Amino acid sequence: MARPGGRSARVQASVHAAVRELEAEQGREALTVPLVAARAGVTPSTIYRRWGDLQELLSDVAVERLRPDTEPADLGGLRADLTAWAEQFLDEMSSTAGRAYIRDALLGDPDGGNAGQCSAYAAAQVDLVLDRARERGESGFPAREAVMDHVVAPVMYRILFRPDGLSAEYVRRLVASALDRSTGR
Amino acid sequence: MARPGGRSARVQASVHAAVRELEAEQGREALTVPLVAARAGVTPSTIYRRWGDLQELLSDVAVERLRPDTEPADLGGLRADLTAWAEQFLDEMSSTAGRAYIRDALLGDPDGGNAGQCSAYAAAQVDLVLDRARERGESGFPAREAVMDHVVAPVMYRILFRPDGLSAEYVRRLVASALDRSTGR
DNA sequence: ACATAAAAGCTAATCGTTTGCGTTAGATGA
DNA sequence: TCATCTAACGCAAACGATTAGCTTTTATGT
Repeated sequence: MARPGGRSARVQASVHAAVRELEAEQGREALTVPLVAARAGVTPSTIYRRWGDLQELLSDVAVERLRPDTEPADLGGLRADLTAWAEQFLDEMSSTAGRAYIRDALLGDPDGGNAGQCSAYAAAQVDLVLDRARERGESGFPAREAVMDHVVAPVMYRILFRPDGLSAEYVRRLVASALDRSTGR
Repeated sequence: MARPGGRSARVQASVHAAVRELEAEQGREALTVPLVAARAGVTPSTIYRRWGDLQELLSDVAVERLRPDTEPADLGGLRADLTAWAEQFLDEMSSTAGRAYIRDALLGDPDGGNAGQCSAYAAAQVDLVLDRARERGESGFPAREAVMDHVVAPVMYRILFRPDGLSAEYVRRLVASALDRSTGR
């Protein structure tokens, strides 16, 4: 049975905070389980028992930081909304910090749960944009999955596998292409 | 100056072989640097010096195993060739072993060189298929980058971020969509 | 052949990781 | 409210991985 409240919750919050603080202060290279434990006021064995190893802990923290903190802007039309969201998505994900979080999230993730969460975040944002288009009465917009396949996936693939050749212009082409396709061109 | 020949090459081959053997015999969980070193007839410090840590070594080995070992089949036409290649690509990459290699390749890869190599392998295979179409005199085939964005990227994205919902049918749709788009629909 | 230096071997000290066991916080039900 | 039970934590010892310093081997260029 789970024990979400009380001490366990405090330990989790304290450890996560310690990771973020030390990451900001000394960089990820310097992170070790004993170091995090000391900052969090916890013994190393507690971390090993709860998270298994440093990578799984970093994965948890990374997913938190990849959660979108704002809704996509409403610029009055689907094309503008989707383009703006995709450009912001690229900015956040392709930054040095963003790449590090993506890697961490994928890394210490035996069952794929954390990676799935990242994908779900993006899908939810896309849904918001598409829902708005639907409410406006726009027609011919693409399915959520089409946007995931033809905008989100290429961006993430390039971030992970081809660190160069990413630009706002590239993302705009992807969005335009996804929209054109859905309108029957 | 580099010293590619002789002892260094023997050590590299021996260590790589040891990784593959132990991985097959005992599974990746059991792998440690001292264990690999012992099997390879090498001291641990040699491995630490050349590869840094176990992850970077595994990343090197994983890239080797992700190198395509056969050319894409020639079935007489672009659509058939590309579809067949993409289905095989999905099979190899989405298998348990394939996912493990992809993860390893991304994992111990500070500068992104190994990940870039993986992408280059896929791009080369796509080029072979497209070159053949060009030689046949087919027209209206997509650019290499279009195939990477709309076929390879979605497949890899789903493998990494959404472990379910992958099927040969899904890949066929991606290929068909990429081809339709390039012919002006 | 000889000189040079890159890469590997060796050893010891350090540090991270794992594990067993006792203790405590806090959830549960009378 | 109080008694009880247990998951989670602290502690400390044992273990294994990593690093540093030094020596030895051996490609490579002259």
